[in-house]
Amino acid sequence: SFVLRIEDTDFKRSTAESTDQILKAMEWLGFDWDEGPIYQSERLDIYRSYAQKLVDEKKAFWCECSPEKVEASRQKALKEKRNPRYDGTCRNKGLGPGSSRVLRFVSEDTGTTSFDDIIKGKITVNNNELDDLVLLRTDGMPTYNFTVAVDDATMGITHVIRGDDHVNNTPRQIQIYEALGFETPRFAHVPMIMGPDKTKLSKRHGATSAIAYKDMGYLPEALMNYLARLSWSHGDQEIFSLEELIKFFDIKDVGKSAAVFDMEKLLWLNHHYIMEGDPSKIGYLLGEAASQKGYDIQGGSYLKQVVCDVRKRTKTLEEMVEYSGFYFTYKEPDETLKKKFLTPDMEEIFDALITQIQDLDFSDLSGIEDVFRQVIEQFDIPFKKIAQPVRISLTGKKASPGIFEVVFTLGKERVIERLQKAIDYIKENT
RNA sequence: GUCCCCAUCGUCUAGUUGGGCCUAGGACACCGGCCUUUCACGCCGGCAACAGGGGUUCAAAUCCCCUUGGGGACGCCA
Repeated sequence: SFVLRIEDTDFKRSTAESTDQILKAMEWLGFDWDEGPIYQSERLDIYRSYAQKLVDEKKAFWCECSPEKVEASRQKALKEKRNPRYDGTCRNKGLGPGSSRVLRFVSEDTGTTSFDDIIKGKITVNNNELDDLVLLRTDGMPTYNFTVAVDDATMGITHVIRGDDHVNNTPRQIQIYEALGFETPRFAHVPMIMGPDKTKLSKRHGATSAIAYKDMGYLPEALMNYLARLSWSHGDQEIFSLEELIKFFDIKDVGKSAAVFDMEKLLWLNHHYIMEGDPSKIGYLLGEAASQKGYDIQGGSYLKQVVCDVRKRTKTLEEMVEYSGFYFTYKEPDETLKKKFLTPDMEEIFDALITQIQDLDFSDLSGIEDVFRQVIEQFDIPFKKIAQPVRISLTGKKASPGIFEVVFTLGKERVIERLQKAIDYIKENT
């Protein structure tokens, strides 16, 4: 059972937009949850009652130390090369609740806390490393380490799988589980994903939310496949469908070390899925992306044909939009290209092409190939001689899909129109 | 600084549990060639790693220790 829980106990960070982004990303990646979303901000009474229980059992205490004071002692400890932790000033003051007071957990002073991580193996820390963490803030809102322990226990969570950066939270949470009399779940800490500079992936490495990849023209199956293969593998297999991922994935096969995010490999996978995907479906996505860029998009079957023409050459939908623009809007070639390829001798050749194309039935590629063959025979020139001038005239670029495909997809009307424009240019410049 | 964790090609990784089959395999990227109407795709080939040092053993990428390097955490963030 898949329960989606939104951990939004920090008013400063949790906004409608931030949770919306999570929901959108889940949807895009194809995740579908059975329960929820459950918002922690709507369960405050539950956390407060458990907090009260801890107070009653003397496992938590109210603290009046100001944030400034706590921060100062932290800095001092750091300077003296000690582990910075709360000094326990208010632990035995027997304070009650108050407006600028926080509730702190009485952590163990001696002994060790350890757990058997499914990925990392046994992890042990000395309890004197752990300080009396804040359970309730001055505004009464509970903190993460507290809420997850309460929720995981009361919601019947058996396995906690999360990022490596949480390993040091785990002993604290275990102490909370124990203080509350809960059974502790199993933990699995998956390695981090790092940026090219080998530090934790963050905003400065570029895109961080899944939606950002959508916007850059990646397919969800590509992102999913890529991410799954970080710190995990199934022999030498690189390509996994969602079904295979579900079938083959085992948390026990996850490696222990962090992985560096490699955009090149993601790109390769994305290209793979663009090639494998149903052209109509990719065409639909291309249409969406192209409209966003201001192109006037016509029907689906045209988009499908465009996709078939260009997909070998583009690795993202964004690139595809950029590359296939000429299919939608005529783009004039650069002056230098026109000078080089639209030479006076092309005029009669283009004329001949137009004449032949006019009578051609655009049912398949071979008819178009025949037209070009006839024209090069008629003028006794190599195909090479006309390929580039035609390409320039039709696409405005020196690189494009094969000439025959371009002519076929563009259709009779556009081809003649564009060739005519080329002829006009030649006439004007002769 | 303190604590925790990690360590195979530039990158993702196989191999490590139960040492020999590893003159270390695959993939991305890169380089070269072929194909070719451009650009690609495709195909063929190449470069490239067990961090270092000690042990244990007939035998170590695989087990143990140390060193070094890297990461993470140290919040009234999650």
